[in-house]
Amino acid sequence: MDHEMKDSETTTTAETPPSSRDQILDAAARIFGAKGYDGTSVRQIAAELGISAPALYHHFLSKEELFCATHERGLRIISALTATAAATMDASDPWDKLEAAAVAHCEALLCTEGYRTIISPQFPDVSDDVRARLVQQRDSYETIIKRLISELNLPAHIDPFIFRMQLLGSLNWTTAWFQADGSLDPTTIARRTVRQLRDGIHPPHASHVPPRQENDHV
Amino acid sequence: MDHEMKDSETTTTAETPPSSRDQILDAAARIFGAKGYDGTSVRQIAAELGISAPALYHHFLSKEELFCATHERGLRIISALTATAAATMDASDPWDKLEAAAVAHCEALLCTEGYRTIISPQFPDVSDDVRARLVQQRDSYETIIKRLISELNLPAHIDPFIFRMQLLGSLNWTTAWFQADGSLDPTTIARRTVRQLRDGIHPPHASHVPPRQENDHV
Amino acid sequence: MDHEMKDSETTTTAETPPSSRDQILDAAARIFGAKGYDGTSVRQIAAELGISAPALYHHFLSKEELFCATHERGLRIISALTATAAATMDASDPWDKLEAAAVAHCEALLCTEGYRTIISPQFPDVSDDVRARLVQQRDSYETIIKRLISELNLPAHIDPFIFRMQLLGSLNWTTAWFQADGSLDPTTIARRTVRQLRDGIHPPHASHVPPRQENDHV
Amino acid sequence: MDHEMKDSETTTTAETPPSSRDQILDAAARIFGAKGYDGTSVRQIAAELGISAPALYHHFLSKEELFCATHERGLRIISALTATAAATMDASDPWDKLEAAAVAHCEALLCTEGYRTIISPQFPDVSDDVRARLVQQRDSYETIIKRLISELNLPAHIDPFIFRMQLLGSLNWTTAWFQADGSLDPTTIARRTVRQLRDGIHPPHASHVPPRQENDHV
DNA sequence: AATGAATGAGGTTTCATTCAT
DNA sequence: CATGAATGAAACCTCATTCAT
Repeated sequence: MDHEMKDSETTTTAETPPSSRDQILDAAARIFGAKGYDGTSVRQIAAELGISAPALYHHFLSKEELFCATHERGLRIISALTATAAATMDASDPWDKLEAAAVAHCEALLCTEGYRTIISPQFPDVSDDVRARLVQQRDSYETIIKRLISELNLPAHIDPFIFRMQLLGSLNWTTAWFQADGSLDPTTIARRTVRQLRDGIHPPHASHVPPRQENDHV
Repeated sequence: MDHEMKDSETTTTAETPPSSRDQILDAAARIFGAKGYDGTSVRQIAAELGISAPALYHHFLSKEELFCATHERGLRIISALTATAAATMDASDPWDKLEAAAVAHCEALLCTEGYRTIISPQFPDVSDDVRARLVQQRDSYETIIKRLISELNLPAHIDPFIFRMQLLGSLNWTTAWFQADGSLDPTTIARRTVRQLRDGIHPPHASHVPPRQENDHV
Repeated sequence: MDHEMKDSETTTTAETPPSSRDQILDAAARIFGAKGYDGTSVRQIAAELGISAPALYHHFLSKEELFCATHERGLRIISALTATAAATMDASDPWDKLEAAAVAHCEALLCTEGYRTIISPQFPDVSDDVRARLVQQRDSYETIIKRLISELNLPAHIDPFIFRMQLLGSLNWTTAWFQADGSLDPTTIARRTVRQLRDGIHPPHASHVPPRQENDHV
Repeated sequence: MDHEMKDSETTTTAETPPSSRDQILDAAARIFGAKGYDGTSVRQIAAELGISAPALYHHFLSKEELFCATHERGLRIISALTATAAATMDASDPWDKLEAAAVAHCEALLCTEGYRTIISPQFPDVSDDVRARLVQQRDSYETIIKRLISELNLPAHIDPFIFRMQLLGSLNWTTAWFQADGSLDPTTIARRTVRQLRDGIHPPHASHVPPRQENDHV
């Protein structure tokens, strides 16, 4: 179909090869994200790129490998955005840093067209080898969140693992219901999610320090 | 050929024969749940049942219809468990009722072998007709949760819709990480999820009433 | 679907068995005629009758046999109509008799809803046994036409076999283009067909005797 | 992937390679012609070609499209032969031209092994889109015949439409009874068919002009 | 690096038919 | 007689993948 729009527009400087790896991954993310691993055919991805299916095999050994690379790129992007957002809040309140990270995570999920549903509660039915790499990629990303949470110095009665799962669960599930109709933007969603986990139904404070426990219910 | 059936008959009196249809749905739930819609073949489901693939078409018009029926049954089961659990807490604190419902929801998700990942953030790529029915089924279930939440009389600064999404997101995402190794049981997960949403990092109360705040416009 | 409209309305007197053989054949003719042998499933025929597919096997050994019986009934009906029409013109001009027969044939083809495309230039891919019977049925019918033609005392330069094939070809092919919109009725079609074969582009005569040959081109 | 091709290239210069596409269409015509659309499986066609069934889908999007292309090629061949034959009789008697065209039509039908029963009184049960294209193809061919007939200047009492249908019906129905046993060759059949339509049972003339009649409004 | 052609495996679905009830 | 359930065969078609060009 559109054989002619191959190169340009992705990289910056000059002598970029025509169909770059990142372009392929972006297209793959778009379709994998929209239809899932099993619902996506390599031909669809090739068609989206305007190349033939076998051409993909010059870049990736198999569909599994392509998915793995897409997944990796997706998480790498989110990681970068999240870490950067948290770092910008440097030296401030750790809750602010977590909130900034959550906003970045949520925006990456809901705004970038492609990399949203790569994040799925269920890995596709791939070989053990590839699955292990997917798990590792996800874990690698979660380390960032884990570190931010550890800096919160959560009170002892809060299990940081469950806390992290609740945060990620709430954020990741937004892909199930988010509508880009302006009624509710990713930033608001992410902020409220973090604050809900911090304050519950208590009203937020000016200072984010939770009320001291001894006078808690006076 | 009961391609269309209404409700009831799930837990009627007692020694109903396995009804064949329910057997099929249970097997379908098991495999759809494990591999997703696109990753599941009707042959696999038939094999699980020890029948031939065309035999399935005696009971369901198509794979889509089979999935739809499975989804419906899954949500019906969860609905029944959830509603029953909440009703058992009759006349008590509405937070207790919500907690009981969450526990039931989480147990249904993580313990019943089959119906867990029918619940997915993404509907499969089915016809518009079937998709509409899936949406309706999900909405019908969420109505139960919605009602329980409305009874909480949440303070005005909490958006009940986001609150519901956070609850369901946290609970549903458990399928992504839950390991049935005894370290963390569904009941604990569900309880902590509800309490986190209620108290944040504040310590729990004997009475569930949150401490009054000067700007809490009661 | 319409399980309840089974009996009545076909036969005249009284104690007719519920689903009669002729009713089945009429339904079969309708669908075979509309979709061809291969395009018709026994279930479609059963559905048209409001019975189950296996029920058909109580009346007919196989789909082939059902088709054969339908074909036979179709030809029998046309034979009867044709012979009767010709006999009504008893003792008159043999061309009138042929014309009457052609009209009957054409009406049977184009007006009876069912038995039209049973008449096809190609027999379906059935067993040799059944095919032989189909051929025999067709031949049996054509005998009637053959006899009517032999009574014409065609001039020697006309091959009666080709003449017959032209007549039947013209008439049978009407199913390919006939539109029941009133612009052209079966009677007219049949009459003109016969007259064309008799007169060519010469104008018809008051008496049907062709012009004598010696003054033919004076 | 030339799923769409226009015209020409059928008989261009000379040593064109068999073009693969035409080879497929010839095989398809052979089998479609012998068993009908519904009676033919793509596997049979592929087997005839010595390739696998999916390989066909490299050249044609579906069985319907394959049939449509076959039908088109068949009519294109017959059109070419017919038009050529009529043109060869250039400037002569229009009846001679029609006769030449009929002979070509009949030979194409009965001699070319494949493209005979593509011509059927009944279109197969295909999608509306494809059916429309089949109708258009047939109409396109009939235009040639229509033009030849209009040049006959038929007397007013002959309806040229019915005349055309009778001619085509007679010729096309030959596939139902023709036996290649030498007793009757396509040329003879076609010639007699045209002459019968012209002269009826009158003897043929040296000049083809019919005897003038008093009410023949010339 | 890229493609057109091809393929084996397997997808969903329909078919004619059988059989216990 | 009639049916619901079942089945083996086969239908059309898509898939990921390979390979000569």
